[in-house]
Amino acid sequence: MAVSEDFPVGLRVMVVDDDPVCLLILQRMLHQCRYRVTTCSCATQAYTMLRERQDTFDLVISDVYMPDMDGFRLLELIGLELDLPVIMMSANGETSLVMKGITHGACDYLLKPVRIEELRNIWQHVVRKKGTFDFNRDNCSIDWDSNKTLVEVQSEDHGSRKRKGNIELSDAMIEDANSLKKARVVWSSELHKKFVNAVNQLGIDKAVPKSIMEIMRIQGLTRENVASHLQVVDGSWKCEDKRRIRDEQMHLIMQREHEGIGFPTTHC
DNA sequence: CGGCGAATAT
DNA sequence: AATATTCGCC
Repeated sequence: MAVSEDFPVGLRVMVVDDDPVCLLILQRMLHQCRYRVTTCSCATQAYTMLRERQDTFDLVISDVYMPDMDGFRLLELIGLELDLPVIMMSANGETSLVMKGITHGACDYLLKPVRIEELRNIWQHVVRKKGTFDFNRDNCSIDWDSNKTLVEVQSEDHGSRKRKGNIELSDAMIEDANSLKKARVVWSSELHKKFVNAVNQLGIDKAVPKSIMEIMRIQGLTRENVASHLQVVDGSWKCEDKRRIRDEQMHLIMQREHEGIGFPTTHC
């Protein structure tokens, strides 16, 4: 299950929520996004864990309402002692609540039910906070549940894929500290290669966005993404064709001229 | 309705 | 310039 190129695989996320169902759903979605997930059903325990194992988490997502500790309290503690971006989450979208989250230092506020699209880009918060994110630490994701037993080990087979050690910090990523920009698809040569393969596999006439997208099997890549790319690539292909045809015609004309059977041409 | 391609926006 | 979004049309 691949995400678009240059996606920071392996971000270590701690999810805190007293509702086990939410926890599970969140875990699944985050996992789909290729994050490493640690789930915790009680805030005090989460806090202990975060403190004990500093530098083993990159990001915290915490529910607001929890029996043992208010999510805002957890947010406060983390802000005080640890240097981690925290995302607050609740079913209640009251502006006062959201405001409270932000003023207490949350870097984002997610409304339940959380959609996976909202999770895909949360790594940008980590980049913002730390300046960079090394997502090449290792290539296996380990999930833990709150009592520290190993739940699942997922080994990824990335074949020969090579990646840069860090993502670069573009101006676009630094500006606007509050709302996350959608991660734009980058048509790297790798990705473009897959695109071309798909098109060839389909044949020119059947190469429509949906089919191309399905053949490429890149997670997170939408039909629109492909359509947009197709539009420009198709355009340049047509240009190439025109140029080729023009060159061929030119060649023919010159040939005829040389044989003296061409049209009378002006030589100036 | 979904999906396409073209036009338009960012 | 590259990618996303919108729009009108099958």
